[in-house]
Amino acid sequence: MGISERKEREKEEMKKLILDTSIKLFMRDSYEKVSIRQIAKEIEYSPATIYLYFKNKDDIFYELHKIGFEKLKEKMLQVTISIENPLERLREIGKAYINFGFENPEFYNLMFITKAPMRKIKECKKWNCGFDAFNSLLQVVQACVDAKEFESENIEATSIAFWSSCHGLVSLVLRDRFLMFPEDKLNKLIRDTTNFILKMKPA
Amino acid sequence: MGISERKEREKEEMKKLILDTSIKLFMRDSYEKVSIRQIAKEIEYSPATIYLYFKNKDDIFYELHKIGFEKLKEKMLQVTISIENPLERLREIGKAYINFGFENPEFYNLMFITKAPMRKIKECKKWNCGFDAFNSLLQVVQACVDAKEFESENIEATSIAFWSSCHGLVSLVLRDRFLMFPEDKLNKLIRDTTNFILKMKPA
DNA sequence: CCAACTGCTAAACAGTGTTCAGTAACTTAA
DNA sequence: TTAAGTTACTGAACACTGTTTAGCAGTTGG
Repeated sequence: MGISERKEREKEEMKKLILDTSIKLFMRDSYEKVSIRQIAKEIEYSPATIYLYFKNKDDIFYELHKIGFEKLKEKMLQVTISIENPLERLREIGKAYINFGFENPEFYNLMFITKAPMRKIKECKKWNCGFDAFNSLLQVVQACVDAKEFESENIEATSIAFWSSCHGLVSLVLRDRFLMFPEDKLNKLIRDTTNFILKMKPA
Repeated sequence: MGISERKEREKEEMKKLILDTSIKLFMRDSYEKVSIRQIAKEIEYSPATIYLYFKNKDDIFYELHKIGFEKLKEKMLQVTISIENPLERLREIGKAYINFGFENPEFYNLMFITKAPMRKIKECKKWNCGFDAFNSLLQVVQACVDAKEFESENIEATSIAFWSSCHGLVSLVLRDRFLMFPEDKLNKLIRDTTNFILKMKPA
């Protein structure tokens, strides 16, 4: 049965080609601006061919969003394994998360801002990527509480609060909501805010 | 010169009609889904007519975003004037902001998430709506520091951190990033997180 | 050798934002 | 009152978008 195996392999390669090309276009223009026709042109196939490998546009960007989570996870691991103190670890995770957002704005967009991949996810009713990432955060927050770094009545709420603070900053920056500050002072302001957020504690 | 005055008035009325109709459609569907053609059909004019009153779609949603800020400002005022203690006032402002987001998701979307109105604003280089709103926050944070409720080396950074925390929570909810939590527990979780965020303090 | 299946595409459908030539009605001045 | 000028509006077009479908070559299996 070598033929059907080869065909299976070719199908996977085509899927990968479409995905890789999508990423390439996607690094320049945002999700909304990358069209199926553009992707098709880039890989020199007709637009209809793409629909033989992916159900629709959201499906493509759901796969891309998964790749983004792998990138983030990798970055997180690098940071997490080296630090013993749980509070220090939590802060480094926050820093890594924020930096990931600034360094990969379009991936971040897909993972945490855009509606697109969630439409696909809503069908399955569960957001596994988000669940895994949130779980590692939960563990670190739990470790902080165990080490009496701070108190928490509801660890999930505490974790979401930490996540929200980091996400809030990143998404406000990515969506140009700091246009009221002079450009030359903005970078320092973002750095100061990042440090401030990472040092906040429950009252 | 009664005629030119009447024409001026009619022009303003037409603008208002387009804007009101846009809001109406916009309360049901989000920015992306409301089309110029839909608005035109609703007011029983041709799509081209709308371009005699607004430069483009972004221009309409820039105006809508301003209306959103008026709504928010009103809500803020109701809360702010009645509270003496600055820390209490800050927390009530946060609560009002978060509730505004949950109660007016599409306005919130336009004001703080979507790119659309910022394209228009980037031309003018300054985001006045955001500037005004942020300034009132700045004042309250300053009042907190003056009353020694907490310390701050950089009041702007502290204010942005507070804003980020609130915005982070609202935008994660509005963009369906809590799909990993069971629906029946989500509301309590959001309430707990809100309370947690509003009680956070600088370390 | 022929039937079946596969991979692919041209073309179409229904929609989008936006522009522009042209029309019809209203206003102004002689 | 009439002719000229101005204004308000629109039909149709342009260049896009995501998605579907009928059909066409080429490969595969009996």
